[in-house]
Amino acid sequence: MVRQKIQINKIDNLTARQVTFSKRRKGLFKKAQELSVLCDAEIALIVFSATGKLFDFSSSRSMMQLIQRYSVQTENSNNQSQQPLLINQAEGTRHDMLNKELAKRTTELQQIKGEELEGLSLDDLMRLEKYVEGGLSRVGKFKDEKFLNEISTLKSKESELMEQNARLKEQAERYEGTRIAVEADQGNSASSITNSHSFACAEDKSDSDTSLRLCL
Amino acid sequence: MVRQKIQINKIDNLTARQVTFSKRRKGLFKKAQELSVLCDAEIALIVFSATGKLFDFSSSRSMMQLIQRYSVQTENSNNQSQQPLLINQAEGTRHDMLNKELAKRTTELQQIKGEELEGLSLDDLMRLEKYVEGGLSRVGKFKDEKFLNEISTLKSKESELMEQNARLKEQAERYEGTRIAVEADQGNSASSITNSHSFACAEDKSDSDTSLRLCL
DNA sequence: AGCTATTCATAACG
DNA sequence: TCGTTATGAATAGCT
Repeated sequence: MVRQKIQINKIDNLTARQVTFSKRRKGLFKKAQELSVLCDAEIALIVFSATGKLFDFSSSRSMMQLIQRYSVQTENSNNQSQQPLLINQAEGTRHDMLNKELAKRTTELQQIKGEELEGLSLDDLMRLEKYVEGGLSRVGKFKDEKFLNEISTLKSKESELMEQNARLKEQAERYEGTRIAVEADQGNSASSITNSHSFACAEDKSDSDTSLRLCL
Repeated sequence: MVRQKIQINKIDNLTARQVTFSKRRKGLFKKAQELSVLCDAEIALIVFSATGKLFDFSSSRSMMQLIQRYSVQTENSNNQSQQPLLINQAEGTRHDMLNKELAKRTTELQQIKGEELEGLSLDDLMRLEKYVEGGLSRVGKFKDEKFLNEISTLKSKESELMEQNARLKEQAERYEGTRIAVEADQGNSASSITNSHSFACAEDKSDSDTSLRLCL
């Protein structure tokens, strides 16, 4: 039983250390797997025992791909290309340029997001603030324009529909009048009714689907 | 409170997912660190959030060294003929990933700066606005902190200087008093002046450079 | 390997 | 994001 909280120091007793290693390793891998599933994260976990035995876990993709992704990310936020393995030294200028460009953008993004501001002077910070404010205002303006556009589109649709409605109402009234007249005429049957119907449709040829649909 | 055991499935709610990610990530890193210390193991842990943010931990050596050790180990335990293939694949992917990352960051930057917003929906735009606002507020906060720091530094310097000034003034007055007394005494020459001088210095042994410098 | 008594981690809140 | 708390999970020390 956990009779007292343990200190985090290397366990002296070899057997106890091995047992603990086995238990905690299992727990660690389980937690890693749970995190990757629960939060949709990509995780790579590599464990070497003191005796050199290897245990590893990686979510979804292959470990190598994850390691690749890691190298790409870190080499560019660190700028220190301590190109150890996996990277061919003989790669040309293009690669370097890509790297440099990526590093530049990574830094810029981090600064804009306010994640990495340590090296900046007060002047830099004020400039950066103005810069981000500029972006924010442009985004806001664009968004507002889009809102306004949507509103005006909706309004014009509305007025179009109202117009159509008015026309349809008029037609309906006219039709109603015709029908009454026809019904009053009594002598003629279905054929004359059909005629007046067709006439109403002809008048509306140029209109939208909605009004046409009403004819069918 | 953990009212019931949770199922290990992707958490739907974004906020809840982020909170859980942050908490469990912390826990996972702690466990990794503990295992490495308790059992003298070498551990590398790489976590990418769903949004692409990188978190990593490695015990003792650099991550790259650990990864190297990992590659060596796996390549050796794998079929040897597959070794060059694995590496080549990785190198091939690398250029693509660089390009992809660069494109991603370029787009993100353009959007943040409000330069390229055409493809975005109103929802996207509102999200983007919130995002940039977050960055701006962090930058602003950091800047303000720096301002405040500078102010408090200056203030403490000011009060230090004022203190020194007061002390020096006192010394000067005391010295002036001594000098007048000595001059009034007439009979003694330079030696007694030197004595009183030394005395003033001795009294100030524990004080700052400025006052000591005046003695030399 | 199991088995608990404990400590630890953390889900659901605020 | 941060803090709190009730509760499930992990695990230290035994056997």
